[in-house]
Amino acid sequence: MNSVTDHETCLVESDHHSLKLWLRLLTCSSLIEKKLRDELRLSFDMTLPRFDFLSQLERAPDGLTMGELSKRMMVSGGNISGIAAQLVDEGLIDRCQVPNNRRTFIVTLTQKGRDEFETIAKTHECWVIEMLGQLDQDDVKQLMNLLLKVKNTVLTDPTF
Amino acid sequence: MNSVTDHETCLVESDHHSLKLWLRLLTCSSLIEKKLRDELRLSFDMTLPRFDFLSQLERAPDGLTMGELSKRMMVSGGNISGIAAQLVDEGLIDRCQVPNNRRTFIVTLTQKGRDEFETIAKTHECWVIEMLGQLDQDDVKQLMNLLLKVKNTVLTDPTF
DNA sequence: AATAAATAGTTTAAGCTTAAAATATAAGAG
DNA sequence: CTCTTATATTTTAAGCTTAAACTATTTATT
Repeated sequence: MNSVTDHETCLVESDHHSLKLWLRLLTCSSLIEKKLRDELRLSFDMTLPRFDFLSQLERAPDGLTMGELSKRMMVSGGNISGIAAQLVDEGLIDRCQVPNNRRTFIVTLTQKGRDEFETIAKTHECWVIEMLGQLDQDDVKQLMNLLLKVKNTVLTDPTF
Repeated sequence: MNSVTDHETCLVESDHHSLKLWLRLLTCSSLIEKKLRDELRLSFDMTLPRFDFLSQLERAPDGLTMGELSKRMMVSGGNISGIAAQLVDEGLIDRCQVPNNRRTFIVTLTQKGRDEFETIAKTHECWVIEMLGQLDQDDVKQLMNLLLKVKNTVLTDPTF
């Protein structure tokens, strides 16, 4: 059992349970992320950040500002600028100025972007279901609850 | 409540629960990882990958091969080569050939590396406890269990 | 109106990460 | 012993990511 080598390998009794929890969390998300990256690359010549970017826009029919994208994707503003430039080049998004604020840009999916996203998203969801769909409904419900607690606990850390 | 903007923002009812679970997992580990990165940089001018590297070695008194480090850190071999080169330059690790196999290298902590790691590790554990220590013991136990299920479910995905 | 402070986004330099190709060595097959 | 295959690691080129510095614009203060 558990013959896999990962972040948790060689933890000892004395390590704090918070640390163990963090490393297990990290192992799980690394595993899933790696699988999704590989599949996206092999099947669609797409990267995870680019897919995430399109994905955020698809959920926001009116488009998003660069800043809002940065928050939702939890990455730096500079990162967003770079990815946006690529996606504009590829014709997948539009990046237009808004009337009353010359600093702000609104990014939206082009039709091509919407089409491409839809194709990939279907398969992407299948991959996720392949990986996680075997879990009990009860377990999933509990996990969602507990992870929400984790998220809120982390966010209320005063040193955050 | 939940006024934070992250990977989960704007998910809709129809999204599959597996997808929602994945995004919540991603949000949690992104949050924790970001905090640890920032603190390591500000307090110790250290990066997370370098710290992970030292951390793996500290748990392996006899040292590890490059390949074993690659597996435990869940990153590519090339990545390990690069980080190892830096740490050798900084005098934190040794990288020596083994007698009977001229392909293999064994990496170990130097005394300087052990000292530096120990200093940082103490504080690192505090940060993790700050973020996760408020959780109920029961919740932590359940989470560990459920995340183990996730890990095993993901690993037994036949397409993996 | 002039100045200061805040906001939105981009650029830059450095480090991380990967896949694929390359190098070197070891082990196995005939 | 030679040839093939497998193993261990490094190199390379491309893309991701960030913090910090920078530009431009807007808002607030005086």
